[in-house]
Amino acid sequence: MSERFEIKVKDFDLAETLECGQCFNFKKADDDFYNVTAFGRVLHVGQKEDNLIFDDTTEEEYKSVWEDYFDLAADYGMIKEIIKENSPELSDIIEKNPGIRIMKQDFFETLISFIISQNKQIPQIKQVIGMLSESYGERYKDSFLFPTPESLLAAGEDGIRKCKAGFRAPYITDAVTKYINGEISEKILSGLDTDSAREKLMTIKGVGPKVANCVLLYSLHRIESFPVDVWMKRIMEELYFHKDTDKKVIESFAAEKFGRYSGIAQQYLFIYAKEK
DNA sequence: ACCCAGGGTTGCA
DNA sequence: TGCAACCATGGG
Repeated sequence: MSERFEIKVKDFDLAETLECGQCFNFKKADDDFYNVTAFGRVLHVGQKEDNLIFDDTTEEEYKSVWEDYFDLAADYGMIKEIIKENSPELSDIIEKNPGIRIMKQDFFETLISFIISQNKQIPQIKQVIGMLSESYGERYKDSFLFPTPESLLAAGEDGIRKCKAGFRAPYITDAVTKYINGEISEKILSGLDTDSAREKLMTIKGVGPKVANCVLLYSLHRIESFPVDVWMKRIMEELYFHKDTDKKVIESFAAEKFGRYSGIAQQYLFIYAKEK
């Protein structure tokens, strides 16, 4: 029958981590559980206090897939202390959301998802991803997996546009094409420093600095990446600049101020901006 | 009828 | 180099 794997966690909250805007492919189930679609299956995972529960999951699968996926091996207690010490203005928001971690999501799915994300709200992003999955993804129990590159290639620009992708449809087909012909891959990017990897990602149509930084942060775990969207621009201007400021200036300021944990600081800033 | 959304491209100065 | 119109869609 079904196995269940449980593990004690600290500095981790499943809901905070899933709902903070880095991940789009999950649904709230019942009683503190979520159905999370990732890496070829739908994971039924829940949290009761400091106990994280993986249904129908072996310890081997946890160790080889989900520990990395939720970044559970890292010491966020230390990281939070460093951020709070250098940026006391973030202490309150960190205390209110002490369980956020930066996930390591599938590269292809993250790339397509954040291409979709441009100029859309989070519920609409999830809607497009849901439609793509239902139309072109494999069925898994009563859900659908994220489509494979081959399936999206077969769907074509028109098939993708039917899923409310709008002007992003040709962007997605360009990303799919470059992925399938091997021009862009997680392996290639892994061998590059972050600036070069960002440049490489931006050779895809529809991938600019913000989308590239999200892929680097949420998939390749380059936690020094600092995506600046409208919310980040707002909160950074309010906290530090007190006037309209170019995104490039905000990026370099963040690199100087937050250093190698910029991406994690960014996540607290993002929810801070949205909570206001 | 407007304005905005986890932006980026294109065209024009 | 900088700026703004435009892109497709849905919500407030």
